[in-house]
Amino acid sequence: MTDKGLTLIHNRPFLTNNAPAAMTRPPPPRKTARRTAPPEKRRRQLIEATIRCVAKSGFAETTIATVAREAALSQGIINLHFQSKERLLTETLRHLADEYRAACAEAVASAGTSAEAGLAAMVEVDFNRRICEKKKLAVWFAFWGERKFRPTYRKICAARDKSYDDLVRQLCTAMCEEGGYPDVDAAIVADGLSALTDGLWLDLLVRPDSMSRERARRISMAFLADAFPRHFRSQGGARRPTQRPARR
Amino acid sequence: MTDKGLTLIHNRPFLTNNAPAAMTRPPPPRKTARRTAPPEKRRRQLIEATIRCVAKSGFAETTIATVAREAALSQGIINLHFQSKERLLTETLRHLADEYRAACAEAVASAGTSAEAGLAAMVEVDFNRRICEKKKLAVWFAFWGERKFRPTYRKICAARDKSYDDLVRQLCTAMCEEGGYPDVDAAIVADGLSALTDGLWLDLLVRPDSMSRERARRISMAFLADAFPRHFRSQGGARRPTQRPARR
DNA sequence: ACGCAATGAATGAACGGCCGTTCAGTCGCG
DNA sequence: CGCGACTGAACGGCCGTTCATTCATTGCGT
Repeated sequence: MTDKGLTLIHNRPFLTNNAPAAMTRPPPPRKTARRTAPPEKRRRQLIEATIRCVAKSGFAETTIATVAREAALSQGIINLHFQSKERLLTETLRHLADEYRAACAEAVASAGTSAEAGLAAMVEVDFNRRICEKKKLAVWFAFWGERKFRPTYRKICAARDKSYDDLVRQLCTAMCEEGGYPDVDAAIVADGLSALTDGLWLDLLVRPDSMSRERARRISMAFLADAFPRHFRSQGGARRPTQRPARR
Repeated sequence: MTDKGLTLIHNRPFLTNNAPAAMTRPPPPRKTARRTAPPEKRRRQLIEATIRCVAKSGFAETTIATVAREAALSQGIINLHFQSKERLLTETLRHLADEYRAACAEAVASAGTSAEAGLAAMVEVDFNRRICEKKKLAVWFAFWGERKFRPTYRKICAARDKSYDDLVRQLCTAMCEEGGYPDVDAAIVADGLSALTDGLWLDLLVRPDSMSRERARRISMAFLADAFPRHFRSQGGARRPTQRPARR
């Protein structure tokens, strides 16, 4: 309001336009990153900027301004593509959840029909470089701190949890039945494995110097080896590989 | 800044004084319980109000006003007893951490010298009604979401973690040596147990209908039973109690 | 015993800053 | 040239902090 004409407007220091040539040609091969972009791309950019922001400085310091700056775009664009900050956050969470679910489903599917291979694949995914980035862990836990209080977060997280749990329970049940562990309570093992995974994620985030993805994997495999000793023992459990399984 | 003197200062529209009669009468018998209290008590009141607030509506909606209202006191009192909101939160976290550490230390001490009893006592404490209240879990996770980004939170949490880990590692090492498990890697079991506990806490908080303190305890004991089968088997592990431990 | 003054705990309106949202204005693009 | 993606200053509301003022309590003088 008042007179804006005086204030300096739209200084664009870099890359205003370098349109190559033919203006009559309808589709110029789009190489430049910045200008008007298809909405889907903008949304993705913003979601990724949000992840970087939350990972860098936490939920409390993640503002519209911060995210916009991180994305090298203007403040207003967030309300343009998402209607509110809240929705940006929701969509960010959904993005992570979808990514995780897809990775799990694919890993288990490509592991074949053996329950043993399936469980090993789950562990592999959980501590995979792609899924288990520190950046993303930070965002997961930021949301987990609030999920109890925001119905939308709760719904998204609950759906992710359920699909994970169903998968693991199914694998453990199969393991018990086909692997010959009639005396093992599959649900107890399955719930233990998911809790263990969450706990290891937490360690990876907050104590990166005493916990690594390798070590987390090893701890998880040890858990499986102790629960299903005839199947996972070879892959390095809590039992040291240098000694025999020590029936004593 | 500038001159504040000009801005209107302290207009108190209501209740300036409605002293009905005797202005010489000093104490009309106050019915309300609260007036002046020893500072230590006030601090405790405020910390407890903070816990209730965070547990009820989360970190994001916990404001000075909310906490003060919850404590049935005025806004200003928080900055009187703690110098800032930040310090109130810090002290709240420290309160929880101290309480937890004390409970652990006491439990292990009174469990005697046996490593087996010590580990069982740790599990008992972790899912004890006192420590593992839903209210407090909510606060723990609210802080955990931010601990990576606030040095003070990090220090407090790291100290708590360290004392917990030291205890568990020590017990697991003793278990391996004295219990006759030379082929078990104590550090792997110990790290697994702490991660498992954290994960179970998370489940208790966000999925109270599919996880109970009893069940969490059972899963933890199953973990120990699988790691140290000759010691914990009797207390209900993943193996169903209705069948014999199945030594094929 | 008995006020009276001094003390400092407690209050809550006001302030200033920050942040999400809006929207009039600016270009890029076809 | 017109459409619509994009910008960013301005706005309004909220929240942490401050501080002038109130009042319960305590100690002292008489």
